Amino acid sequence: MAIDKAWFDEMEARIPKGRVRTRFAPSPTGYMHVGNLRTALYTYLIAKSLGGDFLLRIEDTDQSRLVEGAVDIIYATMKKCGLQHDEGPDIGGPVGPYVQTERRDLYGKYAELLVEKGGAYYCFCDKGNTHDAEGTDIKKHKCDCPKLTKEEVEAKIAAGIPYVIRQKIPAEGTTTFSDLVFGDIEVPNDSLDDNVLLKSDGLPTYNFANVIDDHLMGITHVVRGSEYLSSAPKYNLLYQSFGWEVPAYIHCAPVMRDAQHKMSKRNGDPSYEDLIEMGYLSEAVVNYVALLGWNPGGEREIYTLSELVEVFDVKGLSKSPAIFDINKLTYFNSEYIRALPAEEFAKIAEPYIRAIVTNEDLNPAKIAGILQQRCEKLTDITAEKIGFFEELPAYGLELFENKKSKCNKEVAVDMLLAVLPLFQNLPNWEQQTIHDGLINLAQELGVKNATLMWPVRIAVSGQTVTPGGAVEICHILGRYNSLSRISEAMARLMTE
RNA sequence: GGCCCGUUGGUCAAGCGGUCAAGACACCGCCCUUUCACGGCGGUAACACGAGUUCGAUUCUCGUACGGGUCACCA
Repeated sequence: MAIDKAWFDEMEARIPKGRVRTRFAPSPTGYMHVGNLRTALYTYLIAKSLGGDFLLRIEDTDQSRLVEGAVDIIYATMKKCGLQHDEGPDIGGPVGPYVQTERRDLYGKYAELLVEKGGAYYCFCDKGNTHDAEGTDIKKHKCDCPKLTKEEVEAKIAAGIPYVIRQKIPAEGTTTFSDLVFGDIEVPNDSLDDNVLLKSDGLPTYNFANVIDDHLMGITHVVRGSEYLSSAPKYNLLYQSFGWEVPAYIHCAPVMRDAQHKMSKRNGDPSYEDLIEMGYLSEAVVNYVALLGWNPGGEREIYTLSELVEVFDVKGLSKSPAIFDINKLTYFNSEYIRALPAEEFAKIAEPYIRAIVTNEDLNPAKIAGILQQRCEKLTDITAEKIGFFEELPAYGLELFENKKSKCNKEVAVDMLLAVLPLFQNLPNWEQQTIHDGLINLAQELGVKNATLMWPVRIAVSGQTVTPGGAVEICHILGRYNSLSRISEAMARLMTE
């Protein structure tokens, strides 16, 4: 176990210097939760707002928790959200490999180096678990292994005794670390434990792998969840022992489902994928999530990803947890839907519309037109809203009665009777023409617009509540369908 | 339990010693109107509590309460 200085020097030489570099380092455990997405987003924003590099690293040192296809979900989600990485397992880069299991040989060497430098020691104790079910009386790891001489250690290793390498925490004093969000935090060293750095299977623990990889990849800003806040002092000690520069920390408060629970798949909270399935737009989710625990200062709330890059500043990050409010997300989503160019909305709405309205004569783009201002999410496109286009629902004639519109069955007959010839003779079936024709007709008949529009809308839709009004509906249905539905209504009104 | 962190309306939040304590969502009302929606206008609603410091505390300090995190050969 001689230290190969040249090899370490070479590793150091590969590290990019002089530029901001951040990394998103998920474990491939299955899906992207909202909290993860937000961490990835902030990580990206920090790098990009500072003109730096954004890397993707896969942390898969826990073999038992690997989920097949999980890495693909990560790639797909990042891509859909626009969080493009500059280096990563799929595209390579100067400090690869970017998957921890592919770096496994590194960690042992650095662990040995750390032992050499006095920051760690070999430990031959059995797995000791010292905390009871109540969580009380937890003891720190304590053994005599640090006192072993180098010869004794080598003898034990040679004898095949399993070992781990543990961090050597100073017995006294305090350790202070700095966080860009939480400020300086000082903790007594005796509250820190000699944690395992290198497991007996030779793989590193999360804490160790992180420090090694972050350093070797030239990471300048470490962004992670606040659950790691309490292990941060140990990181500093590690960096100090190695003699490495400590990166800037940005710990993010969690995204909560309610005041006492984090968002989690296990509790049935939606993941990013779920939200998309629920009819939310990726852009809206990103925008909303960015503002959950961070604010740009002003009153503006709507930001595209590139606009976020412009205005992002870690100063706006909040220390306290934020509760995920689906209502507010829905609001953002409706803003995004409404801001979409009509053709674009038509495109993304078409599958939802076609699932309900299959009639080839009806133009889905036109239907999308009346839906765009009336949908908060794509799944609001329901049969209840537009099913009447496909098939006129069975409806009761009492629907024609409406006091505010001054309409009743008798009035309806008069109105529809007048509309029939109007529609037949309209020079074309443009929306404007239909509109003007009906408005003029109302004037000629000496009734308010509503008195005429109400029965027409009922006749062509069979519903008292519809997206859009009589004019739009007739326009979409086409002249023939409109006339036939109105005739049918007339017939019923006069016979029933 | 030890250590660490947090606490402004139901939610997200501005505020950084002197404000009638912003704004947004949600909710309620009114207007617009061809139903619904959009849009416009308005309304209800908050500094966890107690001591300090100060001429003056939402802002600073210390307690208390409540909440969260962490204490693994998981990340």
